[in-house]
Amino acid sequence: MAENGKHLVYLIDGSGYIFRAYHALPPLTRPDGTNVGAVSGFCNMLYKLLDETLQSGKATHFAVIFDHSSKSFRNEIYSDYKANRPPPPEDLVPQFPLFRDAVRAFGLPCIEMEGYEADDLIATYTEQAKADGHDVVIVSSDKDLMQLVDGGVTMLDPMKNRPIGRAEVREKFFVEPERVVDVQALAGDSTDNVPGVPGIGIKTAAQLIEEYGDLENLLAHAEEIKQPKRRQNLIEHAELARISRDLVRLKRDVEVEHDIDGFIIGAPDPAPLIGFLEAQSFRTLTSRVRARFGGEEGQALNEVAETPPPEDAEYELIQDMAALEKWIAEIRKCGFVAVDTETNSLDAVAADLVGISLSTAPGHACYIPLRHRGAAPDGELDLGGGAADAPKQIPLADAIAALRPVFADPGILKIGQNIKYDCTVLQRAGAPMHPIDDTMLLSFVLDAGAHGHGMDELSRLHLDYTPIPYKEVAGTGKAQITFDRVPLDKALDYAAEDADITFRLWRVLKPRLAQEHMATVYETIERPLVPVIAAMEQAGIKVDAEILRELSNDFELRAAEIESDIHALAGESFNIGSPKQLGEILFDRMSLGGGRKGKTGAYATGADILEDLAAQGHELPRRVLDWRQLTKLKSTYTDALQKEINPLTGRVHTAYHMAGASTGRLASSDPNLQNIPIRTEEGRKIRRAFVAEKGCKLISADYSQIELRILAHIADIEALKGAFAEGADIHALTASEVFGVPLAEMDGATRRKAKAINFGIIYGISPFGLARQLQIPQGEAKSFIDAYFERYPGVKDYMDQAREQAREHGFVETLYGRRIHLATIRDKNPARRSFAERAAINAPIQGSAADIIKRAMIRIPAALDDAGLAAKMLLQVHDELIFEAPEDQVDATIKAVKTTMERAARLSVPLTVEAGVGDSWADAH
DNA sequence: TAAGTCACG
DNA sequence: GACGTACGTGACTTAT
Repeated sequence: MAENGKHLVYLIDGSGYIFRAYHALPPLTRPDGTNVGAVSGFCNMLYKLLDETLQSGKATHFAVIFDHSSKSFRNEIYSDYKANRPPPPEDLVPQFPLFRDAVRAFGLPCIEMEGYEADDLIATYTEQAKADGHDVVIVSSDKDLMQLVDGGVTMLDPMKNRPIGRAEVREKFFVEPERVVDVQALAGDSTDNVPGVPGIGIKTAAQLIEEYGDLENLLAHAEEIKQPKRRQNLIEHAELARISRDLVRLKRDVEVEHDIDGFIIGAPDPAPLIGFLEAQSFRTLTSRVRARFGGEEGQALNEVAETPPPEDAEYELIQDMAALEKWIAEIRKCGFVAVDTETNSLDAVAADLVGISLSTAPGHACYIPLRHRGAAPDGELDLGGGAADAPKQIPLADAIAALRPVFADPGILKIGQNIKYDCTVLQRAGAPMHPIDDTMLLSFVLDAGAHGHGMDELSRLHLDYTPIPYKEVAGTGKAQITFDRVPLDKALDYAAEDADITFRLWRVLKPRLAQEHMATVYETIERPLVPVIAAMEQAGIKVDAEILRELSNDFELRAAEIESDIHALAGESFNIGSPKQLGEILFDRMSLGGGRKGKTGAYATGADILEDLAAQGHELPRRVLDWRQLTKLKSTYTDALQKEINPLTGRVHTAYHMAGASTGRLASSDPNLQNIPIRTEEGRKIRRAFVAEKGCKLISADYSQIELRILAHIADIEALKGAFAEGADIHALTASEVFGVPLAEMDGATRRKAKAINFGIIYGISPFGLARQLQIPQGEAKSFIDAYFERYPGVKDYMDQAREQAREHGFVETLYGRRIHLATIRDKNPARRSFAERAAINAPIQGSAADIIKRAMIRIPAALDDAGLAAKMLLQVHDELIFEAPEDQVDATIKAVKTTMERAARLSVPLTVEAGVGDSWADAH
C-alpha cells in the first residue's frame, strides 16, 4: 500500500486508449487484411503504464474501463447524441474483442456496462474512491472527463505522459473543473453532436459563467445580456443548453457491478499474458514481459504438454455455497471460465438445467449438481415418489443467484463447446451469459472441411485424449437414463471433464485465431451470430396442428388408394416402400428395361429411373412416384411436425447448427425447417400450417440470385454484372449469349437449358452432370459448356484459379476470408479429387452467400430495434429470412429488413431482396 | 448402422 | 485415360 496509507486508484479509459493506439500507430496489416496494429499499440501502452505504476509502488488499484456500445442513456435524452460520429474504421472493428482479451491477459479488471459510456463508469468509480478517501488518476486525455478533476483527482494524458490537474483544466476551459459542465453546455461539442447555444464558443461561455456563476443563473438573467444576438440566442435556446448540460454531465451514481476493492493491483500471471502476446506475434513485448515478470518458455497459453492428462485430474463436487463462492472468487480473479451445462434433453428450448460444470485451468474443474434426483427404482416405473432420496445439492435458485453476476460480467469470458446450447439453457434458468467464446466455432473457422468439430473429435485430435462416452454414465437404448438420474460420482467425472476439456481446447484453439489470420471471421461473423441464432431458436414459429392433421389424413387416404392400384397393376401385394421389392417387381417380374446398379447389387429405383419408365408409358412407376410423394410428405412433414410442437409454447423450435456445413452455411434439425416443401403443389400445402401469431403477419425476405451475383462479382464478369445492374432476366440473357437466340425471340426451353447451365456453373459443372440434369447426351452437354466458357472466359478463369488455389493451399476462401479446407484435393483417386475440385469451385460462392446473410442477421436485431419495431426473426433458409411482425408494422419491418439485407455486402453488383407478406408461410412466399 | 430415397437452397 | 460425378444439407424407411 502507499506509504501514507492513502490508496491511489488508476482508472484507464480503455476506449480512449484504443483510438489513441489506432491513430498513433502505423497499421500493421497482415496478408488477410487483419490489422493488429491497434492491439499492439494498446498492449504496449498498457504494459508501460502498468510497469511504471508497479515500479513506483504508488498505485494500489487498477482497472480498464470500456464503452459498452454506441448507445447509452444519453440517446434517450437527445436522439442525435453522437449521431454524426463516423463508424469506427473497418480494420479496427475486428480488433475490438482483442482489446478486452488483452486486458484480461494482463490480469486486470475489464469493466463495461450496457447503457453507459466509459466516462460514466469512471465518474462513478472516482466518486466511490473519493468517498473512501482514496486519490484517483484517470488515464485519459478526453476533455469530457475534466469535470471530474479536483484536489485528489488528476488525469494523465497517456500519449504525452502529462498530468492534467486544475491548472490544465483552467487552461482549456477558462473555469474551474466544477464549472466545466456549464461551459460545455453553452459551447456544445461538434464531435459528440452536443448542440449547445449557437454563436457561443468556449471563451464566451467561460466569460458568461464567470460572470453569472452557473448555467441556471445565466439563463435566469439572459435578458440582461447586452449583445442583442447573444441575448436572443440564450433566451431562444435555453432548453437546448439544459439538454446539452444533461448530455455532458457525467453520471456519478451508476449502479456498478464491481466494487473498487476488486481493483487491487498485482503483478500479472506471466503464463496467460505471454500466451496472449505470443498468439498475436508481438515478439518484442513478449520478451519484455518475460524479462519483467518471469515466465518460462513453454508456459504459453497454447502449450499444454506439461499439464496432466484429463484422466488423472481430480475434480471437485460442489454441494454447498461456501465451495461455490470459492470458485466464483477464483473466476473473478482470472477473468475467464469454461462452462458446461448438463440437462435432461438435447433440445435446448425444452431442457431443464440439471447441473453446471466450470473450469479455470487444465485439470482444474468442478461440477455443481442442481437438480439431481435419486436413482430410479429398479424395474419399476418412476412415479416421482418411490425413488431414492435426492442427493445433497445447492438449491437451484441460490446457485443461479450466485452465478448470475459472473455470467453477466462483461469482464469475464465464458468459454463453451457449442455454447449456444448452454446460453439458451442458462438464459431460461435466469442466468444469461455474456461475453462468450466457443471452441466449436473456433475449430469451425480454423478447420472447416478438415474434420468435424464435436468435442470428442477435437479432444482426440488436439489433446490426444478420448473423453468418457456419455453412454458410460447414462447407458444406452431403452435403459438410458436422463442425467438427473446419474449418481453424483459418475456425474462429476463426466461433467467436470467436459469443462476441463473445453478449457484445454480453448487454450489450443484461441491463439491459432490470430496466428492463422482467422480472427476477423470469428469476431465479426460467428461470435456475434451466437445470440442471434439462440434468439431465433427460442422464438420458434407457430404451427397449426389442425392443418397438419387434415393434410395427414388426406395424404393417407390417397396413398392407400394408390397402393391398391399399384398392387393391382403388379398382380401381387408387396411393400412399395422397399426399393428391393420394388426393383424385383419392376425389373424381374415385369421385366422393364434398366438393370442393376450400385455397389450392393440392388436395382436402382430412384425418381429419375421411375421417371424414365413412366415416360415410356408404364403406369406402375408413375403411380409409385405419386405414392412416394404422398408418403414422404406425410411421414417427414405432416406427421413429424405435429410431434415437434412444443406444448409450452405451441411453436416449433428448430435447432440450427453453426458448425454443420463446411461452406459456412447453417444447418437445421429437430425438425429441419430448411427443407419444407415448396416445389410441388401438394408439398407447398404444408407451408400453410406455418402461421403468424394473432395480430401478426409472417414476412419472407429472400436474396434474389445471390449466388450468381457473387459469381459475377468474384469472377468479375462484365456482361453478368451489367445484366444484374439493369435488373435483366439473367437466365434469358445467358441463353441468348450461349445459344445465339435474340432476347426478343427467347423460348422457354432454351431459357431452361441456360438456367441449368447457370446452376451447373455454381456447382462446378461437368458434362455428365449437365447431361443428366437436362436429359441430353453428354456430348451435347459438353458443347453447351464449351460455348458458355467461350462467351464467359472469366468464369473459366475463376474455376481454374479455384482448383489451383485449393491444390496449392489445401483450402479456398470466401469473400470475407472464411476458409474451407478440401481434404481430398490431392487424393490419388481421381474421383475423390474431382469431387474436391468441384467443391472448391462451389465453396467460395456458397460460402460467401452464407457469410452475407449471416452479416445481415447480425445487424437485423439492432436495425429493428432502432426503428422501434417489435418484429422477430424466426427462420433462416440459406438465402431467405422469415419474420413475424405486428400487422401495423409490416411495411416498416420490410423496409428495415430489406435495407439491412441489401447493405450486408458491398459487391460490384447490386444485391436485391424480395419480400412477401401473409398469414402463413405459403402466403408470404 | 448403412443405404436408398427425397425434401430444400 | 483413369474414376464416377453436378454443390451443400437432414429425415425417414428398409435392410443388414
